[in-house]
Amino acid sequence: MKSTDPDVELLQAIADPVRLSILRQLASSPGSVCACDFTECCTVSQPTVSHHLKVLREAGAVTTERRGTYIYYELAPDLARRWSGIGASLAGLVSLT
Amino acid sequence: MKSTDPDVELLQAIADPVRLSILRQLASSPGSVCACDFTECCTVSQPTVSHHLKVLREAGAVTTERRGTYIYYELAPDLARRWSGIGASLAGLVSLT
DNA sequence: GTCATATATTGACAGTGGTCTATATACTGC
DNA sequence: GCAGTATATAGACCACTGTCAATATATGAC
Repeated sequence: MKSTDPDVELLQAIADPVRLSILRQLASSPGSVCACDFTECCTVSQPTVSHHLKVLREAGAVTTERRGTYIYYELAPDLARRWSGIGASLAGLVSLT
Repeated sequence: MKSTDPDVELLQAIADPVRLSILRQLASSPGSVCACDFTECCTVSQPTVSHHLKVLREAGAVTTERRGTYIYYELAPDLARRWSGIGASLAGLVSLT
C-alpha cells in the first residue's frame, strides 16, 4: 500500500492498539518514559514493543534519548501540530495548544 | 488485531490513502458527495470504493443518504469532536470549531 | 577483557486487509 | 413486468503487518 504520504504514515503509526497505548502513556507521563516500561502495559513481548517503538519513531511520532543503558521516549514536539493539520484538512478543525 | 476500541477503529479507518482522499474530498465539498464521484479521484475500481465507504461508514466517519439511485456521503457530524478527543488524549490538544 | 542487563534485529508464521473480477441487489423509467 | 444504471456483495489473490523465539548489539560495572 506504499503510503509515501507522511500524513498517512503518521495515521497508520497511531492506528494500532498497542501503539496508541504507548502514545497515551507518553502523553499522560510528566517526563520521558523508559522503553522498559511499555512491556507491562501492553502484554506483548519485548521485541514487539521494540518494533512498535520503531514504527512510531520512523513516523515521527516520538523522539528518543539514550541515558546509559536505558532509552527514554517522548512525544515528538510537532505531533500536536501535525495532528491539528490533518484534522483541519478533514473537518475544518481549529485547534491549538 | 481486533480493535474493539472505537478510537482505534476510527483511526484505522482514516489511516488509508484512499479513505483519506475520500474524507478530504468530503471536507472540501460544500454539500454531500455522490458515491460515483469517488471513483475518479482514487484510481480504484467501483467495488473497491464501495468497500472503503463501508469501512468509513462502520467506523462512524461518514453518514449516507439515498436520493433515488444515488447515495450521497457526508462527514459524520461528530467526526470533529471525536478527532479532537483523540488528539487531546495524545498531545493535550485544545481544539474546537 | 568478562558479565549482566537493556534494546534492537532476524527470521518465521498467521492473520488481516486492499484489490480485483464477477455477480447480485436496489432503484428509476418505461 | 423489462431494461438500464448505481451501489453492494462474494470470493480469490497477494502484500503487508503484528507477533513471537532466538539471537545480536550496546552500554555499564567489574
